[in-house]
Amino acid sequence: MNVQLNTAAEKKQAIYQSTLRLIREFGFHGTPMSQIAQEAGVATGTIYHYFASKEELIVELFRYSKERMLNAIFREDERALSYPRRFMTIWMNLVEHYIQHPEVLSFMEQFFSSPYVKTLYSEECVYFQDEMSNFLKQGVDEGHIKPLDINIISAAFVGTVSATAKRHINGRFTFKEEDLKKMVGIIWDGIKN
Amino acid sequence: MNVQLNTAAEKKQAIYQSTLRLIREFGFHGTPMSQIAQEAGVATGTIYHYFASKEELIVELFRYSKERMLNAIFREDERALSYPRRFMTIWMNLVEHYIQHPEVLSFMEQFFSSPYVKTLYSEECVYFQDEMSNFLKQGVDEGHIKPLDINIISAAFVGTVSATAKRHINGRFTFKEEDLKKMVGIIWDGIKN
Amino acid sequence: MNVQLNTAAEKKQAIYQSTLRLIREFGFHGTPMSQIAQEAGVATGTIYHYFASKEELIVELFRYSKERMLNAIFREDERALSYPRRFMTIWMNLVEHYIQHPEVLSFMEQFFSSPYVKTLYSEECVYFQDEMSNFLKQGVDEGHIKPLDINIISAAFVGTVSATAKRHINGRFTFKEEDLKKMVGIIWDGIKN
Amino acid sequence: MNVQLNTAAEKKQAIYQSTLRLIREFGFHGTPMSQIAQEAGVATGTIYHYFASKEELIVELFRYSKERMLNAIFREDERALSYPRRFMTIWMNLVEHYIQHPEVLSFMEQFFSSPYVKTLYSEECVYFQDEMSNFLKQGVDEGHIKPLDINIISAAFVGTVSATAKRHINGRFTFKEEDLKKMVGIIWDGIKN
DNA sequence: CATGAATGAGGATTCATTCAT
DNA sequence: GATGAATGAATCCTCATTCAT
Repeated sequence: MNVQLNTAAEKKQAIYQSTLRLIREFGFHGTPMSQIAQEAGVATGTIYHYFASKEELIVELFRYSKERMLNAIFREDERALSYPRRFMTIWMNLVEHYIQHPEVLSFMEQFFSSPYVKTLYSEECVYFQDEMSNFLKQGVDEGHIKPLDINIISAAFVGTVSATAKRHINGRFTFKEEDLKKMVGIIWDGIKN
Repeated sequence: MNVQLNTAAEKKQAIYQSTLRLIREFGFHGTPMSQIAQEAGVATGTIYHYFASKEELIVELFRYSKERMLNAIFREDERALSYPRRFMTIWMNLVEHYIQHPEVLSFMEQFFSSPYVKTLYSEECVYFQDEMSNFLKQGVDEGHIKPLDINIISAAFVGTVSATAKRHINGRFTFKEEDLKKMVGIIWDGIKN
Repeated sequence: MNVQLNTAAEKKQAIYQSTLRLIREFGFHGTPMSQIAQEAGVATGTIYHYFASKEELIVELFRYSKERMLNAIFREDERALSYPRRFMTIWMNLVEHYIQHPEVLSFMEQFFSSPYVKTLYSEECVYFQDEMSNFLKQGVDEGHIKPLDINIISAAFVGTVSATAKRHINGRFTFKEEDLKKMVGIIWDGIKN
Repeated sequence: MNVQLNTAAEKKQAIYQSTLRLIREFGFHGTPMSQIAQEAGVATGTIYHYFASKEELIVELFRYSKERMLNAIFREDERALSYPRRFMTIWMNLVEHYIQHPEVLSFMEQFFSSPYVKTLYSEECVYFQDEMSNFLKQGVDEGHIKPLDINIISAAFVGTVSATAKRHINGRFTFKEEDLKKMVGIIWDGIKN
């Protein structure tokens, strides 16, 4: 299953991927450390060189996933666009990131509705507060968006992203490019000035 | 904490409430049957008179919670209103239901991101498909709403509800009546004809 | 191996005996809960109905053993004797108790040289302080014993008891009735007025 | 904490000290090889260059500690004294050795009440049999001591030493020079001719 | 019906030991 | 020689479930 895993970073990667995949399929409770290890191609004890406990593994995996997500949505090429286009692009980037990595969405959702969240410092908890909030604030400040509280805009943004991605992933409805555009359109129309 | 629980129905109720409360606090994994029993004021074995297994208890609890939710959002008094007002009322009813019963929202979220969902027949999974879909379809048919796919509208509706309620419950932002109205306003503006 | 064990008290007894026997043979570390359970004729989990953890089992076992020991050495028939005879009788009772129950001596010794001791309240730690100290104090007060600090007398008493019993149990030397008498004689001669 | 450790002998020393300290604090079971290594300032694997296994380390440490103890109690300056004075001096040397090196007493006690003892050849087990027995035998032969079996005298000697040192180390009673003298006095009075 | 003691499989974690560098 | 990452068997403990009372 695995080629040689040499560096520590590569091993952590393998453990993360294995955990993500299994948690999507069996849930937090349903995935024993032994299975994570096996799927990652390492011994059970090895995981404990990298993570002090299952809890730490999960919290670290959350940080890792959040980082990946931020890299996926805020990108070089998107900075050049006009605000409305950036808004739509970022929304779509996020949906697409989740659709391409369903195990990440599943993990995030489970994480947020689990008691593990409490172990994060409250600031971290607002998981992409910084970049996202700044981006939305900018929209308000520059007059692209109505003068609503950031939390309202943010909830609309995030809520529609995850509802859309989940529905797509479940197979309840296959969102095509144009459907996604319609979806962002709804919120954008609702918040634009 | 416990008055005499006589009827079977009362006992089931007590078990449901206890489960809901504990799952919110400790998660599925963190709440043993013994604790559910204790908090409900019954013996462990008693739960097994009412539910064949922990899984069945959870799935039944889901059905029960869904029922309660539907009763909370579709109500006599709301039928008389104009479509736009009904739309807003229902959205607000749902948010308020979750805000008043945070353990229900927490349970639902955990349920949907857990492997238990798989045990539901797929139709059931679309948890308030019938009433909700019909209501939205009616909006499209009667020309109140743009001719979008029901899934798009539905995702927008549901996604914003849960993002809003979660943010309020976490304490990240306290949505006041007027904030909620602004929030529905955004979607309504986005989908209305 | 076991007849029906009905009462809770009987089960605790069985667990205690099993633990005592195994700890003597394999040490604290060398005796897993599973083996204790097996030897006691119960399931592993059952032990946890009676004791919250291995540590608690061991601490309780210490209390139980101490109780048994006190009952063995302070007895009805000994109260009637003259002080010197009581002194000798009690010393001999204790040695004989340990010789007849080597697993108790072994357990006690291991317990006192383990970190478990720290979990006892310091008063308890002085394990037969009360009865024993009172008895020795009485000897001093009534002028049978030289006016030495109780701790000195007590150390002499206890130290010789355990050195004697251990040596007998190891098989390094078989103390006969008369040898034991000589042994107490040494201390008695050393402390008597 | 660690200066350069160059010679093999110095490394062994460091390992012994580290083991002694940790075992006193956490017990045999509570001190992993990795911690011993860390505290000694070497790598885990390094210990295995010097000792084939944890068991061997412990047995060797016992031999080392016994050697140190013998050097501490039988000394040039004490040979010149009269028998009674030698007896008392040796007894006091031993108590003082333990009081100054509580980790050694703790280790010895744990060692003797553990299954490790079994791995020693039985003669060795009688840990200072030779020098000590000879010394006591001499006392009997020369008529300083009553004609008792060596085992009786020896048990009295050893038992009081360890009971005294333990009580002092625990802090239950602080034996001053004069208290120690009283203590040896008791045994000496009990066995002298 | 209700009880809760008993069960034992299953899971997180530890740690002595090995071995490639 | 020295290192310390990797191993995986072994241990403590939990908890869903059963069943005799």
